[in-house]
Amino acid sequence: MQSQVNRRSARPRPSSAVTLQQVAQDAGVSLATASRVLSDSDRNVTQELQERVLEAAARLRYVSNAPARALVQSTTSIVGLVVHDVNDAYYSAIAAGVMEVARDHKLLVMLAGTFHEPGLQVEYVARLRAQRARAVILAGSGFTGGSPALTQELDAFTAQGGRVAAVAHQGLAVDTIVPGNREGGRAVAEHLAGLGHTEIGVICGPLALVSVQDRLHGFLERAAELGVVVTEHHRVEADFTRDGGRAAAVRLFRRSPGITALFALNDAMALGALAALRDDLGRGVPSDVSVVGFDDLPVACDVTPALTTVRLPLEEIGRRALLLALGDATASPRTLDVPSRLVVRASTTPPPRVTG
Amino acid sequence: MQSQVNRRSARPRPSSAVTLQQVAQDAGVSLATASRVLSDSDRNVTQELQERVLEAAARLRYVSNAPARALVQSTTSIVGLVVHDVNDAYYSAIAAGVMEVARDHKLLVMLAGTFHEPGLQVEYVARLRAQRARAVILAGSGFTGGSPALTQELDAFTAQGGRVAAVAHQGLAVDTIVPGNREGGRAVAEHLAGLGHTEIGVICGPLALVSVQDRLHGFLERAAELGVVVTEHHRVEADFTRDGGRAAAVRLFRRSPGITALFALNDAMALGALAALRDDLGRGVPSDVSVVGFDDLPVACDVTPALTTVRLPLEEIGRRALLLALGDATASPRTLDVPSRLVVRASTTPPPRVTG
DNA sequence: AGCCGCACTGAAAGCGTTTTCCCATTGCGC
DNA sequence: GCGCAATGGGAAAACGCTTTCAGTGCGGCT
Repeated sequence: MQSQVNRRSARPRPSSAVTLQQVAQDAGVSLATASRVLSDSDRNVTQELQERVLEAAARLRYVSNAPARALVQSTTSIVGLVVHDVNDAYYSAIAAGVMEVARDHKLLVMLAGTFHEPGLQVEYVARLRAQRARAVILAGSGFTGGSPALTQELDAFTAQGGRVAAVAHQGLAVDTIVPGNREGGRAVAEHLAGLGHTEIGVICGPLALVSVQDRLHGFLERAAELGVVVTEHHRVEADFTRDGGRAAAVRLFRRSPGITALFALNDAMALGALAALRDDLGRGVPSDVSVVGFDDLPVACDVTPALTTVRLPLEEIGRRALLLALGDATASPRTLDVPSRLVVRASTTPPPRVTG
Repeated sequence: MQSQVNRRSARPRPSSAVTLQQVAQDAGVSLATASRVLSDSDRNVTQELQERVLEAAARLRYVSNAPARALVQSTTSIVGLVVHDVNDAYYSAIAAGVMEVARDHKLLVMLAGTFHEPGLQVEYVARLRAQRARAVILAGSGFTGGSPALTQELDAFTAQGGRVAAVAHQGLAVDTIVPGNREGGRAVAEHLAGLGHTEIGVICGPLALVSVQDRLHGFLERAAELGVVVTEHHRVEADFTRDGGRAAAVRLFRRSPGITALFALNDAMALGALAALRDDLGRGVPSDVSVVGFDDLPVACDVTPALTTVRLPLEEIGRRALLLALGDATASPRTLDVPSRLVVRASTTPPPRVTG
């Protein structure tokens, strides 16, 4: 007496995707033969049948069901890319490199944004494991000391045959890309000290991040060697963003007005500092204060004055990371150093003469 | 006599992923029960067994095999995001919005970069169809007149139950977001005409793009209404990038040196134009030439002078696009207008007095 | 001429889930 | 105290594909 029409069959028929079975039928061959033609099997099929299958597949716009395929082959053509903030040029650049290699290898990229929550990072790795992703790339810098939860999750992933490449991480038993952060920090110290700066402020991102630590320590190390001491009073910690940099610059100058040079640990913060110096503090760059960034984002040469910064080949890092993860599994874990390079532009000059 | 050990079993055992079967065994229950506990089934299971299963699953670090799940449910939690260039702030911003909604709905995002090749776009949609993606978002502007191949592919995708949302496309029978491009172009015309400019140059992206057409026509239309005629001589077409904008600006000023205002059809091109005016042409902005962009990328307020531009709420567009694609299927296709807004900054002033 | 081996096709197994279907057990009303 | 509905558990089917295994027809060799 149910007045609903076809309630039973209405549920499980939402999709009308073409199956291989239909293609086979249409071509008048068996399922097996159709499969052999359409998946690049090592078995060969007569020209005649091959054409019939291809034709039928094209006519029906058949595409093979990737999940079904993944199920039987227990692998996919998916790679995961985990970043902290999608809308950050640093990650965009790395992502571009990853996408390029992915395209060449016919891989699909799953993009996961952690929104800076470490918990989400672990969750995403788990979900990528569930997807049977072939590889995962951790593009965002890790935390010093590592995270046990992440380590466990990655172990489970690799145990399952997944590959992992991490950028600027520590203590993970996976392929790792080590950007020249320390080396870059040293170059900045050398540059600023060479110009004659003795009172230098440093605007740091979260000190828990490996990249931040490396950049900072490289800088402090070399500065000390050159006789420039940067006390903790001249360092501030803030979000690794433009706004973080802006606020940090204001705080820093309120505290230590005598600073003649500013090292922001990434370009985003440097941009914020530039804005603060111009709009909030009314100081000229580089006439009053020299500013240095890190990363060499494309925007660095569009601001005024053009930003002196340390170039990291981010796209290259992305490419290399994926290639590493796609490469010889038996050689893993490997580490790959990617050098950085100081790019001097207009935002740095010798310090102004002391008045009086 | 084969000396190779276990050659047979070495091949098909690369992965040792934990299966539901193992969890069930470990918990001492049937497969069905384990499934009911771990997938949010409507059937309920005794507290006792539930705990045993949960415990076993946690102990074994079980995650369910997504492809297998997808196979039986014939749907996934994957959404595709198709952009032209990953490393373009316009798309990063849209992607950020998409990711945000995806996170809230527990969806995974597959990012596809077409590298400006229309062929790749169609291929990616096909691959997303193969993946049984729940929805696809076409973030990159479409071509005027549309593309039959793309239309067919999208038809196949929707026929299969997939949802589609497109940004700035025309003639597709899918949910579409219409950014206020025309309206933004009109606002620019009004602004520049209002300042007194009469000789205005326009730097266009590829004229085949819907966004370019809309922005351009909105501008020309309103300019004409206000008595300002922009001949074809004052328009150039180039790549929709910084470099494209730079080259275009040089070409344009070589041809028509009397131009007092420049409208670049996106911020990337405007940045290039700014660089050209400063470095190649030696003209002051805004003293000699006023410059207007489009999009209001974050960088627009970091350049000097800060760029007058049209703000498009890109993250919002990303969010809306995904929500549209996730929304009521029976209401599709729908169109959603997203307004733009002129943001006046320092790069525009009245034209310089004519000398002599 | 008969047999063997080769080259190809087709039937069927199996991948790991979810979901039906069926059975046993319990609680309830009479 | 008996039957019935309701409840919860397990066996098995199904999802769409790849791949093994068996089978069939053919040519070449003795």
